[in-house]
Amino acid sequence: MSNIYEVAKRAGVSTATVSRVLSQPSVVSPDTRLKVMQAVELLDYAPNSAAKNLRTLRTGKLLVTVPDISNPFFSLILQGIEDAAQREGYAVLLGDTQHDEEREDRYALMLKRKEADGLIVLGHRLPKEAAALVRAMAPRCAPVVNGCEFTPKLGIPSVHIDNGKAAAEAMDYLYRLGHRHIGVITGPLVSPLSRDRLRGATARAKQQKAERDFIVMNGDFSIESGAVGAERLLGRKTPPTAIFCFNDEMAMGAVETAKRRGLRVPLDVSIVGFDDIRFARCIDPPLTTVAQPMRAIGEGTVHLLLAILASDAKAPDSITLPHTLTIRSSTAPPRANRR
Amino acid sequence: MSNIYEVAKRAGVSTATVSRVLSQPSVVSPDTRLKVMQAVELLDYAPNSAAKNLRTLRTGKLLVTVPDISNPFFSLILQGIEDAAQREGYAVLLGDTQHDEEREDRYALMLKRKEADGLIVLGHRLPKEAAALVRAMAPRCAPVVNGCEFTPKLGIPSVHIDNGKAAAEAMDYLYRLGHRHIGVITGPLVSPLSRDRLRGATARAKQQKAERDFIVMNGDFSIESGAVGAERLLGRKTPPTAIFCFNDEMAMGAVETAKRRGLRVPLDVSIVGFDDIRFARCIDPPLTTVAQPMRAIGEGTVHLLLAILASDAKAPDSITLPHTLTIRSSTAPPRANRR
DNA sequence: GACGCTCATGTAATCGGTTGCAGACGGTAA
DNA sequence: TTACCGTCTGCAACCGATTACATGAGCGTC
Repeated sequence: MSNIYEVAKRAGVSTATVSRVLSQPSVVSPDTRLKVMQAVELLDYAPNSAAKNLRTLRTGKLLVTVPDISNPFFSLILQGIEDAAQREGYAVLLGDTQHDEEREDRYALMLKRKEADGLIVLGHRLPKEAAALVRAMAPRCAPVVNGCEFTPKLGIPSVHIDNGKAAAEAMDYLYRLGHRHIGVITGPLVSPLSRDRLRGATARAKQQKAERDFIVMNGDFSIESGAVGAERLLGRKTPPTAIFCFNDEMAMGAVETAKRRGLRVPLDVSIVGFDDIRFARCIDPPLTTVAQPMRAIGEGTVHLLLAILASDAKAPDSITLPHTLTIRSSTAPPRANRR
Repeated sequence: MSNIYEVAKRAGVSTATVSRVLSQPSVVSPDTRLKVMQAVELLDYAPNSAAKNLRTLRTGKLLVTVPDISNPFFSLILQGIEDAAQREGYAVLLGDTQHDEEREDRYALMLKRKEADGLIVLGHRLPKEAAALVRAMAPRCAPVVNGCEFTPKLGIPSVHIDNGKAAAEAMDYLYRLGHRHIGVITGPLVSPLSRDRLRGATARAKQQKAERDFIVMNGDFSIESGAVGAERLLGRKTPPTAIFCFNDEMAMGAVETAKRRGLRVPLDVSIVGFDDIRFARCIDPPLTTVAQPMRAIGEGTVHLLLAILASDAKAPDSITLPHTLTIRSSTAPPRANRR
């Protein structure tokens, strides 16, 4: 493939002119521009990006680390990121960390090697190198943002919903339906997102003076852990009449378990999910769930990051996006309350 | 951030030595190595990748274009790709094309600009620039491979299942159950993958002398198009007793429609999907489907691509991976055959 | 006709590594 | 002593663009 020298020679100009034609055409006279463009087409030239990156010290890439792309929740956020990034002229470097700290660290190293201009972290941990960068740049703002997980502790801005409030609303809804015995199946409690939801849910149970009828199981966001959690809950002496799962996949597992035990959903047990992934409405019964604006979260992280890259002044504020309790058919009043 | 000169100065050696310590430590004497490593740590040095890429004319990146990452089928393949790539020391540049030809072209340009060492295309089209590259390099092999879609026409190797055979097996299974009226809902027929499946299915219908009872609807792989297709099929004078959808999402839509029309699955109508995405077993009834080894397909494309990059000799052969008809509960003999 | 201004273009330094080649050095064999 | 060899290190060219600065042409004005 040809380089800028060959183009310059062919067009009878200097490399500087070729470069200008391609990046700021307006400063070049129309006929020179034409000559250069013809040479570019003839030689099928495209500027080498490594050279450009080296000279400009910018890459036009954003590094995104995702705990698990095969999870539809994350893949939608990623789609939002990709879309916003490419609209803004950036490309996405993808890192699937599989929840592995070592992989997270490895990807963060890429930032240090300047393989990307910024980092979007979708997990709850800030990799070592990224944390070091944040510290090193303080008080200026490092090009690192978070999606979904809001923790002031990390010291980086984030785009998220109000998880505590959302969980509280889901609980309110169940209490309004007349439920009193409610089980929740949480996500891993290392993640602030899960802790916030648990806090919100617990607060409502307390407010209802129903702490003793409020049972917490630990899940890991997988279908299986939802099934297992539901098994434990429904196997109790006085099983809950409603189960609130901290994501839709666990809710699917819970529905499966309920059915296997011969219970009807929602007649015998109500089930609420979280996220509103694409398949939430495809299961039977369609799942009542807390909808999150996944794509908007993704887009938001990109805009946040670009704001940092543009201003390099103080850190922009975190963004809280709205959630929606989406009521479908997996919830109903408990049997005792039904005539 | 420090560069190689500062490290060299600090360690009292030349930049060449620093470079060697980092990339081929064995040629450097142990004590020099130690001095350099100490300087590296002290200065928190990491080599700038743009400079390295420029000099070596390699990027260590693979560009992957996906029609739609939020689709669980593709996101699993992508996970396979990401995993294999990072094991081999490569990073993944992600392009979500949203089935848009213009976006595909835009991403292919990145290959020309040398932003990546190779391209993995998961869609059915070969973008203009990629096709040009393939032509330009002929008869040597261009670093471009395909996943899922096998077409000798593209002139690039691919990793895929035998779609014709897989569809034929699904049809065989339905015929064995006693079905005779069978409807299929295809994917977009611009894609060879859909055409292969349709060809395989049609061949079996002919073999059974049941062409006249074999009805083809066109879908686009979305839940909605599955619902619409099923609506049309089930609304016919003599509706099919089984529906074979060319992916699981359309099958979910079909199940939804069947239920809405008061039909029981599989008692009144059998439904078969394709892919075996994670949620296929979560719907009610759990879906009978043709399972594809998504992760292995992804990993396969990476190995194919790396083989091309390593040898730059002749093109490696395409790879056909095994599929499995996974029988769950959405299929049963037709009512007439049941006693 | 000299001066100053604008506009277009060229010159050359620069970004930060890698690597072929050569030289220094110490040891061994002739 | 000299020749030779192997090991380690340094020199400097090179990868391919961008861009600050210099240059010069063309034009208007006093």
